[in-house]
Amino acid sequence: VVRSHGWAWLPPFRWNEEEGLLDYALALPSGACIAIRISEAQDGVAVSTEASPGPADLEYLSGAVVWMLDLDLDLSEFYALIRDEPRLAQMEARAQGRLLRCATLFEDAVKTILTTNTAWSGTTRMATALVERYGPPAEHAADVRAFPTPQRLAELGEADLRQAGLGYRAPYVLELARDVASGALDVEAFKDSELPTAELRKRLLAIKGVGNYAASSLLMLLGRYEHVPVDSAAKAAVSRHWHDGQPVGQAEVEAAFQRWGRWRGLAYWCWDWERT
DNA sequence: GGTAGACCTGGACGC
DNA sequence: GCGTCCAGGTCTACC
Repeated sequence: VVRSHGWAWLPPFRWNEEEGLLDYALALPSGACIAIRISEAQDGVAVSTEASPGPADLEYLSGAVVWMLDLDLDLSEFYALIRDEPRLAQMEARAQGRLLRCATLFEDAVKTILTTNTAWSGTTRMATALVERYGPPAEHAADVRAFPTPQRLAELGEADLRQAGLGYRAPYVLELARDVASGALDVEAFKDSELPTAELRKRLLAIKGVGNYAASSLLMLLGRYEHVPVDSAAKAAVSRHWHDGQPVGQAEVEAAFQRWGRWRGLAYWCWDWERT
């Protein structure tokens, strides 16, 4: 789950590959900000912290970790579907298919905007700048900060965010933060929304800075896999794999994974391109 | 509905 | 060391 995509390498996540430890920091309902460490345990997942959260915070924390690791996801239908596809079949034995998420969809949405039209190094630089400049410090861990809250970012000016290296994305992130902070947009409600995927996609596309690719990525993080997040890498892979290197567009990428039905985004994401 | 051009930054490259 | 070009999605204006 941790290695399912790049999030584990973006602050406030910190991934220790050798020891299998995932560090993170998050704000709790009480307003406290704590650092946590997630690790594999004998019969599940262990979460440790130096802080002493109260019962309400503890309940929130438990739910947040289940959400972040997507522990409630039932993949049995998907695993049954891919059993005869050599490029996917290994997933079941490896228990793969879950995607690492941030504690809040706001954080996921901002980070997704930061992945657009830039190299991964740019995304890292921008996310690091936001956390270091505007993230709340964690209790009992002086050098750790959580991702900035919508309220904190909403207080800023566009120039502040441009200075943080967000470039032309600054007004998009600012508008999103202000809409969420004011209550005009409840992105966290998308997590357990019963809206059809098409409608949810419309709501995501209404966020400035979120286009086709970003909306499909966010839908995947919301457990809706009907769309393939088509970026230049997806086009290049599909071109090499099925079109003899000829240029392909969105339609060809979507068509390549059509047969996986409502799981097509996950099939794309987990497709073993190297297998011969 | 489709398309061209602008947006911002870092990295590669040539001089 | 400097200037130029390019890659990376989305938005807006225009047809």
